[in-house]
Amino acid sequence: MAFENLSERERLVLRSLINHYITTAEPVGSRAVAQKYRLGISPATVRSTMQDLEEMGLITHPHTSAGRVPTDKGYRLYVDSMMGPEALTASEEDRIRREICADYAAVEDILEQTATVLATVSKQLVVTIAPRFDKGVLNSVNLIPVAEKKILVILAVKHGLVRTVLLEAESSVDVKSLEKTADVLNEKLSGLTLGEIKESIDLRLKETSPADARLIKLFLDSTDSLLDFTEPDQMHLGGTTNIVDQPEFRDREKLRSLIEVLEEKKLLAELVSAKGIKEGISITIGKEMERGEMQSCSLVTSPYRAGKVRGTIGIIGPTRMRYSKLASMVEYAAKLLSDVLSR
Amino acid sequence: MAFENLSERERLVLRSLINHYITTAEPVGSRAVAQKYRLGISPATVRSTMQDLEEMGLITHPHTSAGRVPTDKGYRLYVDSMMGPEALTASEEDRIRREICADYAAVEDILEQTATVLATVSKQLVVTIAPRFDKGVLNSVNLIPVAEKKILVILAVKHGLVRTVLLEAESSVDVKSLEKTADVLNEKLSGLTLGEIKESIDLRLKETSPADARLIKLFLDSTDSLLDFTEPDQMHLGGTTNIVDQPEFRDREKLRSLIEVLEEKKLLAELVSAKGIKEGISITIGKEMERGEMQSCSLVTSPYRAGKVRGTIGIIGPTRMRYSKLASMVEYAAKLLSDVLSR
DNA sequence: GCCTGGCACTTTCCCTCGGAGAGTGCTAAC
DNA sequence: GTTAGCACTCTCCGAGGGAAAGTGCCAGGC
Repeated sequence: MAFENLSERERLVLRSLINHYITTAEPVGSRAVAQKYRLGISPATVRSTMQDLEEMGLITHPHTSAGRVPTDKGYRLYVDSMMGPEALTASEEDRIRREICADYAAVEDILEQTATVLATVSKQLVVTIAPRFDKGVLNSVNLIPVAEKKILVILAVKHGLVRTVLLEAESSVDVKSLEKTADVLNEKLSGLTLGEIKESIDLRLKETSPADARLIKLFLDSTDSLLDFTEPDQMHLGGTTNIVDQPEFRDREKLRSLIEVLEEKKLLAELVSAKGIKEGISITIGKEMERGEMQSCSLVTSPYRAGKVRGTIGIIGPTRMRYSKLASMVEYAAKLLSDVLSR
Repeated sequence: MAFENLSERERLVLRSLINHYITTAEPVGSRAVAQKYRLGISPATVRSTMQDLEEMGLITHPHTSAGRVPTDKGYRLYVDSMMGPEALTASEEDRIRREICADYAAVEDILEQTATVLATVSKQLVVTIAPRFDKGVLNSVNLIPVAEKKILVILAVKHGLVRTVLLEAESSVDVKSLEKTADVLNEKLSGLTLGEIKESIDLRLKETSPADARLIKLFLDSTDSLLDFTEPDQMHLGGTTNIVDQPEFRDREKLRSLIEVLEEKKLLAELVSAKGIKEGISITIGKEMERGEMQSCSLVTSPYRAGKVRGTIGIIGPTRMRYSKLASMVEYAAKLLSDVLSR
């Protein structure tokens, strides 16, 4: 669908209408557009322009005598070609910077904090997802016995990212062979990315002594969950309360189904990080969302990087959201996060 | 307030009324009580009994011509002295048992799963809180270098409980002295409970060589967060959606403020585990709750044990909840959890 | 003397109705 | 092509009225 053929006036009206609707959450009438945005045209003219826009499917009527409301398609056009970037205010920037750049040792703490600040500043729901480890270069492996049959696997990746998994062995393992296995693993695997390791691990460990086979196998099993970025503890939510206040979630069913998605952390993580694959800000609007439950929401995401690995942050809100501002905000936060995590 | 002087009839009426109200969520009229529970007395008699109960502050009127509703005080009496334990159905038990007793290596996974099952079976909000480490007997300490200045501290406690904290050193530390420090710590501290360690650590480590002082100090700093059971990752929520469906949370403000509390994980953890101190089921009703935001809720909790250490599980719902059933459920789950975690 | 049926009274709930308000869409004039 | 005017449509809100539910009290009965 090419909308390049929209007249200048049509573009102007659509933009004004969306801007107005975003702040008021009420259907916008022709008078409001004509007067408030001083387009120098009369309400009647606006009305006829609106009819055109409606025919193109960019706006709709809730009912005959109400003002107009943008459709998802309308928002899409607005986002793609008519919204300017809206800079954050100094105080917003300050606040975000202060929280993200405070010093934490653990990545999770930063992500948790990021989710919280962004939520307060944006007044929306914020999701931050830990870096996907599969592109990370392995620094070291440690196998620590913590109980008779329990082994803690510690994977350290460049840039201070760490992940641990607790394994249960079938029989008790002695410390010596554990250390030996760890040595073997370190020797053979460090310097590789976890993705590479996962693919080629059978090959690489083929010629190791059979004595360690059992432990190696155990280690193999663990990599799956180590690499799984959709694990619930790899995700942080902030601002759940904010969605309750949004007028669009007056509708109980909508609220319910959204909260349902939030509880299914795995699902949510997939949804958000799928968008974080490509570089830069990515905006998903309403029906474009794969999950039916979220089709009254929009999602603004950006990847961030921690060295070689990438994670995603996202803001979720009703389709009527301040795209320009939120995009700037996500972009800013992602940049800060990348800086902090890559230093 | 002694209510032992309640007549048999008054007790009967109150009980019937509460039972009825719990299932319908509607004010209960005299007719409903008289007929449905076959007390062999007429509605008129019930009415006059109700007046007595109202004078005692056990039930109220939403308005003149509505039925009666129990007050917090009424629920309290009911819970303390007139509700029989309500056994779980076989299928409920099965379901809970299956999920809790599935084999997980990590305690967090069990807790997460427990929260989820209990939420589905109880149709309420469930909170599970990880064991409080301070009573745990230290098994081993490990200090693992994961990046130039980053050290992963691993505390293993009896019964396979593990906690890790990432520390940031001021300058890079070499592996040798790290190992040495770990050895010292293990030697001096293992076999003690973490609580003892925390209290007496200065003393115990006084005569160590000054070379390690820096590392030891770092370790000391970490114990605070290691022992903090209110850390967000030590808590699991299940069934957030369920509260949205409760008729008592139609009121937006109530819903909002409850969700607010849920987001403040630290707060919630304190609230719930405060009740888990004493042995056995503990029930907190409405206004008895410390936090104002939660005064329209009730809380049913029980501690569970993993060896020597204890954690808490709790169910949160509106004051109009099925206390007897939920108490049985929490009790059952706590017992299973204790079994699983202590073996 | 306690229980009960009867009855008047109160309050909510729901439906309807009508007027005010907002906004459209069309048409005719500029 | 733009605008003013105007009839029309639809929602929103408050008033009014009847039904339903339940109470509180009183007088009579076992």
